[in-house]
Amino acid sequence: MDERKRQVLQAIIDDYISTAEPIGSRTIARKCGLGVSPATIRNEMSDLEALGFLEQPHASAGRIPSAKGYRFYVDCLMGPQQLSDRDALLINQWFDQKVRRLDEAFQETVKVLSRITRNVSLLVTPQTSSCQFKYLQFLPFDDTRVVVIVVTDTGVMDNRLMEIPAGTSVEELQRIAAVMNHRLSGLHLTEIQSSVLEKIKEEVLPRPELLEGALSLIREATGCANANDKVYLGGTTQLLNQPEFRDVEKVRTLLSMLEEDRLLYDILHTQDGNGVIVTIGAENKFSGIKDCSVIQASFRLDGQMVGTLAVLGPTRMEYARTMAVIEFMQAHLGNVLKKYQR
Amino acid sequence: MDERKRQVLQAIIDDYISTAEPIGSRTIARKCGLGVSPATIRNEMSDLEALGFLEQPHASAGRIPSAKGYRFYVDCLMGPQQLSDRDALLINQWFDQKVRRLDEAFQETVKVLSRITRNVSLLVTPQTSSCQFKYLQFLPFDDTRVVVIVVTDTGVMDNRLMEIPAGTSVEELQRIAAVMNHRLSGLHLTEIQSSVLEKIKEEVLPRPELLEGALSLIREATGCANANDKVYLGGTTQLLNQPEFRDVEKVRTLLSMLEEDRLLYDILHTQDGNGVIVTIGAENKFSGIKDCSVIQASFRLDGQMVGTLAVLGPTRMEYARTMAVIEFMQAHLGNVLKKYQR
DNA sequence: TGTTAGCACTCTGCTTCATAGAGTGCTAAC
DNA sequence: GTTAGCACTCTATGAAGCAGAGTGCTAACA
Repeated sequence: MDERKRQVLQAIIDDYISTAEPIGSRTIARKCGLGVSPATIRNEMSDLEALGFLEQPHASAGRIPSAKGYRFYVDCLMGPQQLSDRDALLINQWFDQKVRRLDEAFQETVKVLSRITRNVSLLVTPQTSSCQFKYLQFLPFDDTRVVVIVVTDTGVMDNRLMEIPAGTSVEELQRIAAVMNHRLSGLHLTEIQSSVLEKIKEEVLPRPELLEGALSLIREATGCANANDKVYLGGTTQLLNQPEFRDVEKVRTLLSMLEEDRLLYDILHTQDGNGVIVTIGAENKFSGIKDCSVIQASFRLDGQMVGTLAVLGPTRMEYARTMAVIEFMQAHLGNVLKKYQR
Repeated sequence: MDERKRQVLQAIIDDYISTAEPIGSRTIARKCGLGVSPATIRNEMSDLEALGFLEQPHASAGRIPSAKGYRFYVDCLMGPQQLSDRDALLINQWFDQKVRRLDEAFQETVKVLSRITRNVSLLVTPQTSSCQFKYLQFLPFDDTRVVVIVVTDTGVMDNRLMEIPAGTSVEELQRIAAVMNHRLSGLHLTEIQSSVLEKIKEEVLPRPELLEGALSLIREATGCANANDKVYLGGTTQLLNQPEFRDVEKVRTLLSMLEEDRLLYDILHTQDGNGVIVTIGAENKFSGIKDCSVIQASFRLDGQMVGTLAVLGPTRMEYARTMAVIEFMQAHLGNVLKKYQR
């Protein structure tokens, strides 16, 4: 793999990424500025195909990069790319203008990410289920209802209105809250199982029915802990701009997949390293996206991993630029999180 | 418009709705069971076309219904349809299994709606900005932070973690909360403007900087009031199953439109009558959906309109069935709301 | 030995053309 | 008023032909 081969390969991939057309020796000879003839390039291309970096859609077409070609491109060929000032500015302004709350931050992240990368983007927040129960509190609302609030170590987890059972005093409610807080405080939400709740029920036996609301809220909160492992998906229409999805069948297959939250969750959840991870074509464990690449990175808050964001597109993707965007967004999101911490 | 014409028209529309193919006189003669020959049907069809109820894609093709034809079909021809037991069961189970909170109820509504109707469905909740501020409360969190909670007449509106400014006692915080609650209680969120907040600021002048967090939270909450006019969108992939969207261009046009929350909001917000409203083709005020029909209904909670749900699809739509589904969902959602009231 | 020009060959995609099929409208008969 | 028959029209489909792009091979050249 000499220098010229690398240059040729890079030129082919760069060109293919922007045109989506198989590319011939003439074009490369003209573009890559090596000062050699198409015939020479043909020889190089033939070698590169033999090495598995290129493919031919059919016998007399130009070459296109193979998955292996992209892999080599990402690992060895492409230079690191800086995010353009324009994009950085866009991101900053976007968040300043649109984000008011944490969930909005996530929502807007996928929006701006897909807009800049012109691909589908996703974001999962997988860490909520590991948070600890801190306390539960009843707040007055009106004569017949109270607001129940569950506070965890990440802030308020869940809240809702609850009917006050007839003939219950505020003091009684407070006592129940105290018992529950004493028994549950410090437990991870996932540890709060029915068995623990049954014990508490016995403890406040005189009026067990009063507990039900609070109990169900906690059950909900722990349930929500999983439900809150929310997947944000954005820019699905971007798919339709990609020539590889000119076929409605393909679009449908992929879009249906993307509607399955659990699937998306798995696509991303599998990896939680620190840097930007690129998964090309069949490297993805789901065959449904074997013609796609995923570029992902996890983001942290106070050192703890709290989620993953990713861009998904055809293997023909602007890897360098997309990685730069993801990297920027990873850092940016960390800051945003601090600001809008629950 | 005699009885036989009506029968022919109905047969044509029914058939076209299910096949999406222009339909000829032979087929109708066979299917609608009038015992007349294709030639007779041809005469009727010719009349119906002259009346504007039918169209011919080209000179020697069968007929398809015009927008006017659909309108007549919806208003006069089709019988009221009951929701099938299967669908009713599906909806009930769906909510039982998946819904834990209010926003989930909305989210799942569009999911199940689009699944049953096999079309795009949407839901907007336009009424949140009209709710009243009740009170604000600081809850202890840890040494340096408190949880701030804004309670409105619909329940907890917003909450978040806030840093406690150095050297501030809990009592001081409580006092500030008391002042704010006194001044703001009963106001609609939209009425809480900077001017009012400035006044309060003067009132607790000794430590105005303490207010900032709470103030910004309220600003956020009022801002969120608008942001909470949320649009839920579901089943966009259903589009791809419709033959009228076999063209990627059309899909893209419509999907891009559907990504604009504000547009969707306007499509639905315009009408807030009580029953089920059907808007066919060019009756829609947005030219982008002039080949689509919208079936919508508002839903209520305690008599007050709290949102609108809708199904959007090509003009060739199963009107009777979709209307039945929407009607059922309208009532069902009312019940669900009561249960999961904030 | 690496590079290049020339050339034959191959494969796709587009255009053109012919044909089959579906459906209509008209006329004349019932 | 209804129906059978028939000529006509328009589309969709498939075959055939052609241009264009690109390759691989060979032979010549530095």
